Amino acid sequence: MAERTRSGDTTGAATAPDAAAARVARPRIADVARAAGVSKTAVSFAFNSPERLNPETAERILEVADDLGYRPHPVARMLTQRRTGTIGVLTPQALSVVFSNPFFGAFSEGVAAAAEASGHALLFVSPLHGSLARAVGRATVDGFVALGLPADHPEIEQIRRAGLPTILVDSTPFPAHGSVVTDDESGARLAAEHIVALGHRDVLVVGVEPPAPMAGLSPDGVMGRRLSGYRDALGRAGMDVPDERIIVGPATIEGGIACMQRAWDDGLRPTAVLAMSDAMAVGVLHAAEELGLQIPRDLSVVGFDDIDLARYTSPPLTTVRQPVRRKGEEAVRLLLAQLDSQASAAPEQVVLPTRLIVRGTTAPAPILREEVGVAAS
Amino acid sequence: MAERTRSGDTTGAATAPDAAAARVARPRIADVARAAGVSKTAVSFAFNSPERLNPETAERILEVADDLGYRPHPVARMLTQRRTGTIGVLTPQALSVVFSNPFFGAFSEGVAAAAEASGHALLFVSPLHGSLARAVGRATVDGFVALGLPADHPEIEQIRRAGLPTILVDSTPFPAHGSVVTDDESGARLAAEHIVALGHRDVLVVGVEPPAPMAGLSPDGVMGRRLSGYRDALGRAGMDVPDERIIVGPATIEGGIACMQRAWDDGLRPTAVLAMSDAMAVGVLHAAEELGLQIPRDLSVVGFDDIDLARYTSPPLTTVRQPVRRKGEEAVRLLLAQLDSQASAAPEQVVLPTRLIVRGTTAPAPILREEVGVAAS
DNA sequence: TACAGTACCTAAACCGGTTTGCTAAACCGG
DNA sequence: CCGGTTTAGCAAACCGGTTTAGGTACTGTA
Repeated sequence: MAERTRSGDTTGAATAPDAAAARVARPRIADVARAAGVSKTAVSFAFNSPERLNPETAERILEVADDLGYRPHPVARMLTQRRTGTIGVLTPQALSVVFSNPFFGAFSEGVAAAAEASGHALLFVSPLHGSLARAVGRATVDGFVALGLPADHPEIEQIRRAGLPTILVDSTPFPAHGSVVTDDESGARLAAEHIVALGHRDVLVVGVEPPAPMAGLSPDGVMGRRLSGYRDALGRAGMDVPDERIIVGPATIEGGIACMQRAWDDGLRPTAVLAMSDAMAVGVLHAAEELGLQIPRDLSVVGFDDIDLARYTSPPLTTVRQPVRRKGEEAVRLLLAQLDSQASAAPEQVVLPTRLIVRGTTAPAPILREEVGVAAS
Repeated sequence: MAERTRSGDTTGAATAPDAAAARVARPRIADVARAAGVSKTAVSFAFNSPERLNPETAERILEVADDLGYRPHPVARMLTQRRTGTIGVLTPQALSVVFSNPFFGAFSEGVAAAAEASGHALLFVSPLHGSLARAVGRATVDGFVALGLPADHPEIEQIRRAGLPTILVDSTPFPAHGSVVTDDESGARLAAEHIVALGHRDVLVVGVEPPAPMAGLSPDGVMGRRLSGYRDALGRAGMDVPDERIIVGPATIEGGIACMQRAWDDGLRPTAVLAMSDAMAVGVLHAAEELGLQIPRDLSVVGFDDIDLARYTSPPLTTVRQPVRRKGEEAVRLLLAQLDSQASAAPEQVVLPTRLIVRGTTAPAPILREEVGVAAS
């Protein structure tokens, strides 16, 4: 066997400057085999199926390996085993913006919990030099959980061709893939009905602006579905939602502040705000306070998501709860199911429920209050 | 050359049920070579160094490749190129708990921004079946950014032996590795001095509890350094901090609430709280309100970190700012530097400054106020 | 004594690419 | 028409493991 050898001069005589230097060549399986006087196969067995070796031999090999500081090269292992042991999380926006969204943190918690339980690592993949497809091509994963990837994303076809199992979260369900979505329309309807029931007639919608390349609220996306829910409930109460009463911004506290200020500057004086994200709702709360409005007396606010923070604003935020953490868990569950039953067992489509959580940021509309004679604090 | 062939029966006649099924074997470089009538080398060149080929040939090869839906296998590529194009983020705790800490979100933002700028993907690595070393062994990365890894972590030696460049963040600087830390002691001192200057004599310290396996506040860690800072400043004002005035819990809002309640139940009635994390400080704020305390009249609270949320609590949180986002960026910067100057260019040690941000949660101590005759709201 | 079984270990093929060293043909000035 | 350069492309080695298909030697049995 023509095993190639290394530069033989690892013979002491520290040529190295001093500290950390002299990065010693990583020992390969062949080095261990030679040192232990066995074949590469035996070394491999010692690590992966020791029962195939004489216990003493296995023991000895492992000792030699440890002495040499040998660790099987993970990439080589991936190559032969045809699995990477990692799950990819795909985001259409830069990670640096995604991580600033508390919703994503909660979602990641769920993904991480499920991934850790099954021994998978997590690779976060975002557009590389602007191209998601390119990044996907480089990703060494067994499958993807794609968050908020619009079905009409220009690169989705290329991604599909990568041939990796993919679970779509928060996008238009596509029959060939498993998917997890929230029943956004119903949730939004709940929020709007609540506002209607409180007598509000003048409502502002604060939405999440989609990733840069696209303009407007895609009617298919999450935000589109929420908007339909709002419109449906408001419409039945005789209100429509013209475009100028819809303001969008980034899904952050700052984004919410900006939206509220913009609306005010535009001369809008709503008595209620329907926000499509809790982070933005929190921003609206603050902007409103700055404007001298008292909440909920002068302005009612309903969020969406029910992130941790929602319980701790003052007053605590009325919002639509969706099980964000569970969403992440379900997505990974579907993916894993698809992975080990490699057959195409009709990908599952999961729809998660929503619930209205009434806390302290909603109250009867001002005029109504006067009519009914509710005392101002 | 004896190129092996595949099961030849890809000859139409859809044996496959119907949809997604019939997972077609992923085309390999040899398939493209055969279809284009060239060698594997030529195909590789077409993708990686087209200038070595006749432009027309390169073009033709790429077309054939596209027809076949060929994409170079990322793992195989990693193996030969000896680089993975991904950076590992090491956390000593489960990701599902780490992601619930807002501090981590901000840190990740920084890491992600720097990683994306250099075209690297991000692999999050947490203990696998309880063992960080095992997880590290499986990780296919070019280097690690290790967050809060205690220098006396039982597995750190094994991790070191993995031989991958590692930047230590928020742990005891270790000469062989680059590191990024905050000047925690000074920061804590600022917080405590502020409290002392306001006349408080009765102070409670709320700390972050370390990962499960360890008990008590390791004196080396971040929390140990902050504690020294507090003690130093308080000590000079004649106060010591006995252990029963230090309460620890998880670095979350809930953790802060629990700590404050526990302290209260223990009969403690501090006039000021020094919290080692903003999330916990927010929790303290809420627990205090529940207890009927008015902030800052009855209780002053100082946080640490200055997360986004700190500006938006009511009242806004007085806290010690550390540049968390930048911390992530610096860590990646150091790592990249170490990666491409593979020589051991004396690993850099970065210390980031802190700053006291006085907002609305601190005020003169109650007694002092009465003396000076400040009106109660 | 011969034959099947078993326990232990190995050589060689393989995973799917990249890179090195080389050849053959085309080009080039003299 | 010649030696010297380019240009275009190929075969084989290589990255570092795992896995398949045996091969010995020893044991037990007819």
